[in-house]
Amino acid sequence: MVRSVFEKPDAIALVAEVFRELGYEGASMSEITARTKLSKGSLYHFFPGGKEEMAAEIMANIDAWFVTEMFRPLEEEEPRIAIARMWETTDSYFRSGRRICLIGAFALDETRDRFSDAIRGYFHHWIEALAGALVKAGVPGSGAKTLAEEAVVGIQGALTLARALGDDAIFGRTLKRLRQRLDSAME
Amino acid sequence: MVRSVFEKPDAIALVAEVFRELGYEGASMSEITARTKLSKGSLYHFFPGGKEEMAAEIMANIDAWFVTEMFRPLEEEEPRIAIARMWETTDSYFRSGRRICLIGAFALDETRDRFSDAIRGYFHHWIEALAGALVKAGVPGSGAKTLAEEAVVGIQGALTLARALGDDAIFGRTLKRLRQRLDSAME
DNA sequence: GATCTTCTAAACTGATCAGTCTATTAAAAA
DNA sequence: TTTTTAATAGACTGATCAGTTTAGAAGATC
Repeated sequence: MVRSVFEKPDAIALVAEVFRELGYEGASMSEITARTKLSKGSLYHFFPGGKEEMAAEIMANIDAWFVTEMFRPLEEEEPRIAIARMWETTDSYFRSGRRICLIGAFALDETRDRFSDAIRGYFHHWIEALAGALVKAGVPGSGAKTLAEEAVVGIQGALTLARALGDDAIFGRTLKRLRQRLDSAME
Repeated sequence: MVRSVFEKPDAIALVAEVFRELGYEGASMSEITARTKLSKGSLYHFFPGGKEEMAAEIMANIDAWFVTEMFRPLEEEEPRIAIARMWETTDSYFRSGRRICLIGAFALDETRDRFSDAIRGYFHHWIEALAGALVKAGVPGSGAKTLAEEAVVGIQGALTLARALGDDAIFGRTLKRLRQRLDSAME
């Protein structure tokens, strides 16, 4: 039969979107095959461990992306520039509130128990990287941690409410408000 | 056989906890019967419509509780007192961050599509009731809406991060910070 | 105490689940 | 060109799913 053009990284991205839409338990193999157009043969070829391996690889993939695009810049580059870019990266990654945070969603039900280290690591890394950048930008240590925590909390809450209210605008408003608060703390 | 002491309100509360732990899709009937100790006979007697009816009744139940304990006081009672009580109610309802918001969790996956009106109504009501109380407490209308939105966003985000980090403390810190921000806006 | 309603238990059903397997194909390597 | 490898399609399996049904017990009503 005709071999598809997809390779593993494509498969990861396709399956990730299904998990994002349906959640871990809601994403049955038949739904995954239907939505990705990948057959069971292909899926189990790429992910012999089934759904659990898919989810683990997806989370590792998301984490690696954030490390490269957001956390490492916050840790290594000019803090004010990296923080400014963080807001843009956040807005574009979450499609201005139309796309949920899969790792945040996994945290809410018992899926969390299977991937607790990855989930904890992702959010911990985000908060620590942002707090570190704030310190380098002149914010006192205690306030930096609080501000970083507030930012990540706000982003997650805004994603929840954007979906709940069916209104993306709340995500943009929240990002703008958080950005102003961090900016004024860096003055 | 021995009739259990439970009646429908008890059944709703028991099943709600299972949905909270496993999510809508993750809560299979066999898990629900195992965790609630209610047989299928009992569950389908109380909820002839199955899981969907359970979830709908649970959400209506949660909504009614919030209306009585939080939204109506915010709308009708002395605003500063009602807002102060809101923080306490929020902390105790969510067990200081150890209990998730079921309606927020339902908002994140496709479960949302089945219950979108109830989900939207719950959060909209919360934000509007809080904004109204802030206005009555002397906060200008535009700022009141923003502050109310910020409070509900923060609560939801803190619930997500408390679970993700396995650390309840972030919920208490977030509640305290939000409370201070609203209090100082009311001065 | 007889009857009726409400509730419970669990066996049962057909559908769907995750995962396996075989056959087949295209592309890469030899 | 031949062989090997990576990928694909989909039938198949046993387990579990949501939901039905039947039988019967507890409590209420008379």
